[in-house]
This record gives sequence, structure tokens and C-alpha cells, in this order.
Amino acid sequence: MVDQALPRQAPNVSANAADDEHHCFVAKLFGKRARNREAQEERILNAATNCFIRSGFRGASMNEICSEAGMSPGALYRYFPSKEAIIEKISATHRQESAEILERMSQSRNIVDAITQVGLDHVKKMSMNDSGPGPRDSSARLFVEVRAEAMRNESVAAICELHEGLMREKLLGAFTAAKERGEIDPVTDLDLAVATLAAMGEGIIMRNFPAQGLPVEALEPVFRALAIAVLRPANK
Amino acid sequence: MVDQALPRQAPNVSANAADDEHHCFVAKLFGKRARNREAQEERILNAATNCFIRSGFRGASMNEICSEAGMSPGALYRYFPSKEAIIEKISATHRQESAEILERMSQSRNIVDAITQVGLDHVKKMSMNDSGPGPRDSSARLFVEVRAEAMRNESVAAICELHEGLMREKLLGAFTAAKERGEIDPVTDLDLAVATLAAMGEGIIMRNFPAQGLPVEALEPVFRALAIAVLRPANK
DNA sequence: CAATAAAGAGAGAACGTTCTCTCTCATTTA
DNA sequence: TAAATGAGAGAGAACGTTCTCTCTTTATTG
Repeated sequence: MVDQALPRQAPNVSANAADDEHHCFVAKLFGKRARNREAQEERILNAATNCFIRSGFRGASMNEICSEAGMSPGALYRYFPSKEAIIEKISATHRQESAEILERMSQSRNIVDAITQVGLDHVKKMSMNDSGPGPRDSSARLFVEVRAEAMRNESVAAICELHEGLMREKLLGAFTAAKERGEIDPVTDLDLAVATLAAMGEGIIMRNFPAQGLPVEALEPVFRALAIAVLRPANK
Repeated sequence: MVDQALPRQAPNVSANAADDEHHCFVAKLFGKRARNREAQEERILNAATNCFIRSGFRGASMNEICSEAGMSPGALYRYFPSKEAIIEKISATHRQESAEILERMSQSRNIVDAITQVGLDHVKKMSMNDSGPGPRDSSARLFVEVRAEAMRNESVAAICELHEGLMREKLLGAFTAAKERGEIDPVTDLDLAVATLAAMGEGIIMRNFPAQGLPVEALEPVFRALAIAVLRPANK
């Protein structure tokens, strides 16, 4: 009954510790074990994402996630130490994906074109469903969930702030460059412009524009007009 | 053991049912009993609001709410049948208060002035704390919580849709009137303008502008520029 | 190569806690 | 006195997490 339970010790009979370490390192990076671990983590993350979209961070139970992943609790807890950890990982990934849309900013010469494109890309991403079944606007749902969680979860708040800082920085950089190129009125307050455009981006996600029956394409001239309004104010 | 549990029926020994009904009606509206009931309900609602802001709808427990209200569960459940009911009531109230800001719309002659004022009022309300202690931006926090809940709670979703429909209607009415007065370019898509401005409003709440160190007053010219951009697009 | 040891991976029951909500009974009010 | 009100224990379910054990894969040894 107890004769097989406890005796679990690492023997470590090797004479060369460095060799062992190196071997372990290689195995962790490229081995079948490591690849399998990554695959399982992704399986859990996908399942959890679906559950969180369906029931919210607090509303979804670990059992629900386990069922969705086709996995036992014991197995799941081998890959993530807590529900918190899963929430944090998903929040970080989702925010990062949003932030990455800004990468295209530097590709465009015209700053108004660039803003317009970023806005459209954002809306498109948010009306998408990255992970299989479920509502079409999964990404937007998860977005709101992350925002709500950030209100009272310090870790998630830190994650949000990190990516938002990066976004602000990138936007500000692009605007400054455009200003130097003479595309923007010299008196425009760029910090204010960044904050305004970022807020508008989030609002449009929340209200879930496309879900209201408005086609994404209709937003093109709107984004353009807004970009012009914010970057080159008519008065003052 | 069971002899006292269920038999709780209104005896109604009166010969005149109409009199009783009338009496009851009057008592409910003006009696001390009714006033006390309302006071207790408000006490619970205030406590619950604080808890929900602090911990979220799902995160806050009924015990937490009872403690905050200085009340036992037995007492609380006399006034609200479930946690759900409290959530719904608070959601409805909060959304209604937001919608009521639009009442001023009709007071102003100039449509751009009106939009600007509504935007500023909205931001001011959201940076406020209606119910005593807690963070300064309680209203915004609650707003996000309601939005997240609406994503998966049908009742709350219905409440949101109701008030948003009213808001859209009111905005559209004001825009139409302004168009007839010649304030708005005849080719402007008013539905799109309504949706855009509503989305921007929500976004600015979410990003919590004032909390980012930007004074509310700085937003005045921004709102003005945006209103002009949305209502009278430069091209097309 | 066969035998053996160690570790990895996973299943599922069970843990202690916390949840929402109910029941009983005492107190207050009209 | 009869109804309204409230306190508080606690029922019963669900929660996140851990524990024990089995089975598979990998590494080591003779």
C-alpha cells in the first residue's frame, strides 16, 4: 500500500555535471518532451480562452476548462500552477497581439493613412474568432474581460499598463516623425492626440461596431476624418 | 419541524377586498413601512455597488455585501431574491444615469456645442465616485463591469440594449433636427455618426482619461474637433 | 540487447474552503 | 396579538487545488 509511494530521489550518478547540464538544456529546447509540453500548454490555453469568453474569468471553473481541454485537473495543474497564472498568460498574449497591430505604423509614409489602417485592422481583429467555435466577436469579448479584470487584479493591470505604454510610445514616435515631416500642425498636442486615438480604438472595440450591422469598410472614411480632426485641429 | 415552515399565506379576512387593496396600495406608497423598505433596499444597493466596484460582480460574495451593509443574509434576502437581482438592478440604474446625460441635448441650439457638452459631462460623471469611499473613478469601474457582464448575462445584456437604443434614438433625433436646420452636411450618414460618437464615448470612459493625468478641460477642443469631423466629413 | 531505475504525464477521488441561499427563532412594530 | 423584521446557523453545492496512484517514456546498467 505504501511500499511504492515515496522513494523518489534523483540518483545523479554522472561524474561530469557540466555534461549533464548541457544535455538537459538541449533536451529542454529541442526534445520531444519539451515540444509536447508546449503543445499541452497551448491546448490548455485554447480551452481556457474559450471558457473565459463563454463565462468570464471568474465565471469559468477549472472543471469547465479541464473538460474543454479533455484533461484531468491533475494533468492541467502540471502545466499551470493556478487559475491566476492562466488568466495572466491569456491576458498578456491578447494585449500583445493588439499592440502588434501598431507594427505596421512605420510602413506607411502618410500618417493619416497609417492611423486609418491601424484602426481598421484593430476592428477587424476584434470581430474575429481566433480559437474555433463560439461567437464571432470572441476577441472583443476577451478584451472587455481583460479590462474588467485589470480593474482589480494587480498583475493583469501591470500587464495592461506595460503594453499600453509600448503602444503610446510607438504612436507618439510616429506622430513626432510626422510632425517633423510637416504633416501635422506644429501646435497640435501630440500626447493628447495619442490618448484620444487610443481611447477611440478601445471604444470602438467595446461597442463592437461590426456586430451592430455596420460593415467594417464603412469605417474607413470615419477613421480618416477622426485622424485628421485629432492631428490637425481646425482652431487653436 | 415542518409545522411552521411553509404555511405563510395572506389570510385576508376582510369582507371588502377593494378596501384592502386600496389600503395596501396607499400603505405601500406612503406608509412608514414602505419608506423603511425603500431605505433598506437602498442601503443594500449602495453596499453592493461598493463591493462590486472593489471585487467585481462575480468576485464579490453575498457575505461581503452583507458585511458592507451591516446586515445578515437572512435580512438581505428579504429585500432581494438573489444576487442576480441585485446585479440587474445596479446595472439598470447605472446605465440609466448614463443615458440621462443626453437630456441636455435638446437644450442647446448648436449641435456641435451640444455634443461637446455631452461628452464632457460623460467624462465628468465617470471620473466621479457616487457612493462614498473607494477609488475616484468608481463609476467607470462599474461601467466596465456592467459591460463585461452583459457579454454573458442575457438580462444585463437586455438592460444595456434598452438604454443604448434610447440613447441612439435621442442622438439620431437631435442630429436629424440639426440636419434640417442646415447645421450638418446633407450627405452625412447620421446612423454612422451616432454609432461613432457613442463608441468614442465608451472608449474614453474605459481608458479613463482623467486618471491618466489629463485634465477634463483639455478634452473640450478635442470633443469639438471630433464632433465636427463626424458630423461634417471633409471629403465625400 | 535485456533488465532496471527514474522521471514524466495523466486520471480521478478527495480535500478544505467558500459560495449562494434557506430555515428557525427571537425581537420589534402597529 | 399578529404581522413584519432580522440575526445567524448552516445546508448543500461548487469552487480551486492537491494527493495518490497508474501507465508510458527515457536513460542507465550489466
